[in-house]
Amino acid sequence: MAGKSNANSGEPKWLNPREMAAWRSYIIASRRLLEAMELDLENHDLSMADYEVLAQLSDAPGRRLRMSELAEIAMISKSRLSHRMKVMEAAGWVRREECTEDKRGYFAVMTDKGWKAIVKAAPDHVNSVRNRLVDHLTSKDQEDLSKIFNRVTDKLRDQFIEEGASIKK
Amino acid sequence: MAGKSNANSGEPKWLNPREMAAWRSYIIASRRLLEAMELDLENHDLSMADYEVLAQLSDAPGRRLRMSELAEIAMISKSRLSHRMKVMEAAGWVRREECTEDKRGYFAVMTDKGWKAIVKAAPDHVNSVRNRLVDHLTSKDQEDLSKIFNRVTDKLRDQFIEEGASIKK
DNA sequence: GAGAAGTAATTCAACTTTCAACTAAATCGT
DNA sequence: ACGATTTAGTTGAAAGTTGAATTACTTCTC
Repeated sequence: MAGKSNANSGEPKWLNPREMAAWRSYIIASRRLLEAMELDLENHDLSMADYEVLAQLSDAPGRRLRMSELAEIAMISKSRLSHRMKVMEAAGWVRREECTEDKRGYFAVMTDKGWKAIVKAAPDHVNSVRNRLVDHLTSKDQEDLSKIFNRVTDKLRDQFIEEGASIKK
Repeated sequence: MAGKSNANSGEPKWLNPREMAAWRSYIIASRRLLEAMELDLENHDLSMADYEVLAQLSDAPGRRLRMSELAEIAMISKSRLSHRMKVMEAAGWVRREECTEDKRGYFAVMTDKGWKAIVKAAPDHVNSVRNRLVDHLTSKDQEDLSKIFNRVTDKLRDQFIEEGASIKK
């Protein structure tokens, strides 16, 4: 971990053909997949990010969540959530409620109209997940995929902690 | 394929736990992975998309490609490429050259400076691919991944052709 | 070879996302 | 209990992206 931050130490270790194939097929498929799924959701005037926000809200107790928590579990920035909430509020899908315990805070609350919107979109979205990905995988593939990508997420979390720590130090 | 375009026919077939786990672990990891890798590239003032554009250019004969072809293989829209080219041109990494055989067309040409920039960024990027993904996979995992995602891309292409055809009809 | 249709690339306008700055409230340390 | 710091959330400006419209050229068809 010496030297310039993130610099390559020594000669780089290039990818062998197997590694390269894995990386390329992953990166190409993931782009195309996302593209196709965004397109599928457009029929419901939703992006994947907005869908995720509404889905998380609809799962939450009382269909309400603090802004920060919602941003975190929907994996978008607080700023971005603020902006999207404004749009979704205008669409009548959500509203904001003050938090009495912490007067800095707000709850994002899903409206009936928002609930109807997500209930309408969900079957098509599940279909999209199937048609574009899941139905092309055997049970074994599905298990492999879970295992691999859970590991990736775990490692990223570890790295995030390490890097965060080294910045603090 | 009857009824409203893309509408759910009958009751939706929800994901079982195995399918849901595969989907969730994939979508979460892919978001985080992309995020981490974009961050890694920021040290070189590059986004993944810009890196891909430069990488494709650097691989091309004469380090030059027609705009349309570059957009296609870098998997971005022509419009987006035009905008990015303006930025990268200002940075001195690329320049545009008129195409004499087809006067509507232009070549994107990588400059020496651009070449130096990508040569400098490449080792770190490979490192990023390794640290964030490839090195956490066994050879078997890598092969599984290739197989699965090549299949996904193939199916997406088939679907794209079908859907394209049905719009034309 | 003239007009219709198609293609290459850019541009414009609308929209989205990011980043930094900001407000206001809570918490911490002494 | 007071100032300092942290946290919740929003905002505004800048940058990025998209899709439709536009321009300039090419190709096709008769």
